[in-house]
Amino acid sequence: MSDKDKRNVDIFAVANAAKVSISTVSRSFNHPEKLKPETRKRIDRAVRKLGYIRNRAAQTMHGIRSGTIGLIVPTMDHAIFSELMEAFARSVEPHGFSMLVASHGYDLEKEYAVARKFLEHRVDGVALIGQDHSEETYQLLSQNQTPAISIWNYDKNSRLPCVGADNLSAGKLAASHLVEHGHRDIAMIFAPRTGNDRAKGRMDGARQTLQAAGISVPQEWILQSPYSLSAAKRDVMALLQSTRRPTALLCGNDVLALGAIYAAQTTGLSVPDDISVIGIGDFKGSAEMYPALTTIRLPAQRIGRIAGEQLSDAIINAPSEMRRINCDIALRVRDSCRPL
Amino acid sequence: MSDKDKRNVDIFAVANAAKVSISTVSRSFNHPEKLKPETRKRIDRAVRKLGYIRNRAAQTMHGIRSGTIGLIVPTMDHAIFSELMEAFARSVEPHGFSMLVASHGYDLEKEYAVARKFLEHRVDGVALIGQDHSEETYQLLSQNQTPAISIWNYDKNSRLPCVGADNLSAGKLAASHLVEHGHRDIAMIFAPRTGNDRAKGRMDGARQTLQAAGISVPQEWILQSPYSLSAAKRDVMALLQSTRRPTALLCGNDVLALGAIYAAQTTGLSVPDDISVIGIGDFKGSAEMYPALTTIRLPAQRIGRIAGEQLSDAIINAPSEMRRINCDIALRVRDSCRPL
DNA sequence: AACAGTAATGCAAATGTTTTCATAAAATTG
DNA sequence: CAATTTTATGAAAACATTTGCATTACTGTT
Repeated sequence: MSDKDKRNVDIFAVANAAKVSISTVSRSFNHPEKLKPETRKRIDRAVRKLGYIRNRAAQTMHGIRSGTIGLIVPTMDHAIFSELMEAFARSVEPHGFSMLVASHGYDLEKEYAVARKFLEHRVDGVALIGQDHSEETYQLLSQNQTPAISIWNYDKNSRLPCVGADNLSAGKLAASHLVEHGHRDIAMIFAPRTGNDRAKGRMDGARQTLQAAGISVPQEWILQSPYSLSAAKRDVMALLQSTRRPTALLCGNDVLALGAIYAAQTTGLSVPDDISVIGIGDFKGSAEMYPALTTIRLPAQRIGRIAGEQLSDAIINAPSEMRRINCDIALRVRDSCRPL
Repeated sequence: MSDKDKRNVDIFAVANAAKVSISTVSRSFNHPEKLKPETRKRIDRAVRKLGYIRNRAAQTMHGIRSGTIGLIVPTMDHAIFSELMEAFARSVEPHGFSMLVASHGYDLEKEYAVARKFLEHRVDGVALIGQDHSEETYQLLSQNQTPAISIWNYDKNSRLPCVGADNLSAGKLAASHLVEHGHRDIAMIFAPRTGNDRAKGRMDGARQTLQAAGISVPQEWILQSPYSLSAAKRDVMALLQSTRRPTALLCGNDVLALGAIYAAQTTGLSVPDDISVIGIGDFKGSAEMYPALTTIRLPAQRIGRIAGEQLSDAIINAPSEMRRINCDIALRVRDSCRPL
């Protein structure tokens, strides 16, 4: 016990205590089968007695992997990326990776800075959200030959391997559900689209479908709200109080949809009787809320898991060919939309 | 450009390119004022030309800090810790720390394993949630003299410095609000309390207050639901469909409260007319929902920020005396509870 | 009993930095 | 302008590991 308190318990201390050389101690961790069982036991005891913990930094210096993967998200604040993060972490962890996380608040300069810092830590791989990144960031990753992956969006022309869903289709799917239900007075609310190709793709998809159906959305029915329940609620309430009211509201994501529903309820309107609301995402809780939210399911957990596996694989087994994985999305018809 | 592609751009490569020694290159990063401006410029150019990125692992080997802080949470899946994580990250980042994150799923053995792994990475500090940790974990941290902090709970007897709120008081506050409103038929729903002193403290507090008011809660009105909206909704629906129905429901956290409200609405009951619901936490969105949730505010952002600052400080300036910071909680009266 | 073959261990170099100390160059002083 | 101080740079040691190669200690064979 008293031994354990010492600072700087290094491989030498262990070697001394076990009366072997440091090489042998090192081997006991990395190639235990090469040791005489008795020696191994002796080292084990010393390790435990001294409370020795290997120094990954020293290992990293030998070109050995650092055992870290960097995940850079726009924000951790909201429900959006939580599921993804958890699934991603769970999926890289069995391969021995710890996860460095940082958020950039939708600021691509900041994203670059974070990526750089992660590279200083010699992360074995980097995962980014979406395809909107600064040229600098892309170059940084390719020059350093750091395995990287883009999560959340599928894009057949992505510069990085990607695992995600097709946001354009998601937008289309949402829009066509409303159109099929006979809605023609449709308002839309989306997150800001700068540096956010998810929002952009969804909006484009929705617009294309509406246009194809001969529906035009007046400018004042296209809301852009920051990613927050309160902002969404505020903005939708303003919309609902204006003279002409849409029969349906297409929301760029479930958080915005939630805000919209709360806005409607607060205004005394019934969803879906007075207004239909459709979301995109199918976040945790969307199915349970009242009314249960009709939305487009993006399989966050699946995306996170597969992304983690792909990146781990790219790190461990040399960089194979570049893969782009499109995860299926699906309309989840629930109770927040009704036919006209 | 072609130079940049080379692997292994190290300090030697830069030194060569700039025609100086590696010491000078090193100094240009760590003590730039000691260089002749002209030399510094030359090195700068070389760094840029080669795309050199410093190797933090090598620095760490000099006893220089690794520049990482480990944050270990029970889960990242839910809204609970998202705000905390983001605030914590934002707060340690300006001090130059990157954040390693892992979740343990309320399994304290796993927590220990994660802490160990973080120590292999030579994190400069560790942040844990709450005070329930295995003896092993506590010993590990103290033996390694790793600055550590416990977040989320305030406990005047905590083994680690802590920044958080007093869950016992939170439970009491919630209970007395109901009592003051004349409720006597009160049901409670809490998350599992093993390895989760937050839930335990809140429940104890609530019970004490109810007992003091001469209210006894029948066993079948004490629900224990896993931390999920869907489970909470399911369990509360079962409760509401039983013969005798409580007039109020005290929920261990806002997610459970959300589930409870959805359950009530789905069952056709009105909140608060038919049943009052109070939460604990005041998560993002609780104020905006319909009906706006009456709850006990725990200042997650504030806690995260202060915790980050405290830990950074403990790392940078030698370990000062141990501080325990109690962040104020407050009843937020909104629309989900009504007087009887 | 000598020999080869293998198993177990140790020695020392290498990894990419920082830093102390030494030295060279430049600036200041009388 | 020589002596002294200051400034700028370099050489080498240190940090905690891993690993290739060398060495020693066993096993079994004839």
